[in-house]
Amino acid sequence: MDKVLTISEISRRSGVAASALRFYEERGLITSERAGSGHRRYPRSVLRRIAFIVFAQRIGLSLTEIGEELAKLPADRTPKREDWSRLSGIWLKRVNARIAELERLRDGLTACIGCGCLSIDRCELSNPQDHAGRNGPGPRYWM
Amino acid sequence: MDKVLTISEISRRSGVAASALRFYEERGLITSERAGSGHRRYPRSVLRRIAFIVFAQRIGLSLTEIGEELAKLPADRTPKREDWSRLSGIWLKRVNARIAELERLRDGLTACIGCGCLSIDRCELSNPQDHAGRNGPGPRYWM
DNA sequence: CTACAAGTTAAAGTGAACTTGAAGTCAAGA
DNA sequence: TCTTGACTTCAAGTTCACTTTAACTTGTAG
Repeated sequence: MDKVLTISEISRRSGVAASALRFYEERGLITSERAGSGHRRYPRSVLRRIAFIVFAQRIGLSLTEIGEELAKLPADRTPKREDWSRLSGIWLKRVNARIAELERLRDGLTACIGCGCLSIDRCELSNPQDHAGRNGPGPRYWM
Repeated sequence: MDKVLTISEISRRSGVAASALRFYEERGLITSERAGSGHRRYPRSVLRRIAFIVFAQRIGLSLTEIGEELAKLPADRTPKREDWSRLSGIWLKRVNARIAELERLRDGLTACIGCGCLSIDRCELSNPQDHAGRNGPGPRYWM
């Protein structure tokens, strides 16, 4: 039984909205077969791919970056340990960097309360240098 | 000498673009006096307020939230230790929560490599439940 | 055959946090 | 006087990750 799934089934099982799934397909992050009716039909393997996307998003990657990461995985076969560990190395660095930054900010936060200086500006916690320098329009999120 | 500063001076010292400073003023996050010419003039205290904003942003607060936090601070006097520690308590919780999540994700990441299962979907690292359930349009960032 | 749910596409809308552009004002220096 | 540079406002543009809407087609139940 090589059961294929409809978009609403995939949506329910993955927790990702159907509209988002169509959007991901448009962006080339996932693919689908079509039934005679033109309706999307997904193999169960797409759930793994979606999990990958959601996971990477939570880690802080943009959809563009996720697309690049997915492109490194073999499209034909199930990813092997080395494919996976190659990717996760980059991810690990990113997560660690972000954790380190948050810890730095947190420590500064408690230090400022502890010492009573109340001067985040002088404490240089906000550290303009490493956040400034992004140009162009659009929202700028940290990470 | 009660020197006031121009917008470009504030911009240079804070690392925040002049356009962003005007935007913050429009949003009510900072205020300015005006010179006879109509040009903005800032007291040096605004630098502290901007540092506060930048810091809070890096911690993950939206401008709306930052506005609410700033509203809790006394506008007339320099914030005292208790004002400051009241705020930072909430922040601390948030930062800790985010750090905890990132650590959970990271541990799952290394575990998946270590055990070789390569199945983030079955490992439930992506955990649909705590990320789904945000409705409405617009981008949905974690945190 | 008729409803009705579930799917399709393409285009437009959304929220956040700004930036950019156009058109104008003002003071100081050559 | 002319030019330059720094400032002003207001409206519109930008990016991201989607959602919503409109108009339409398909599959299934009664």
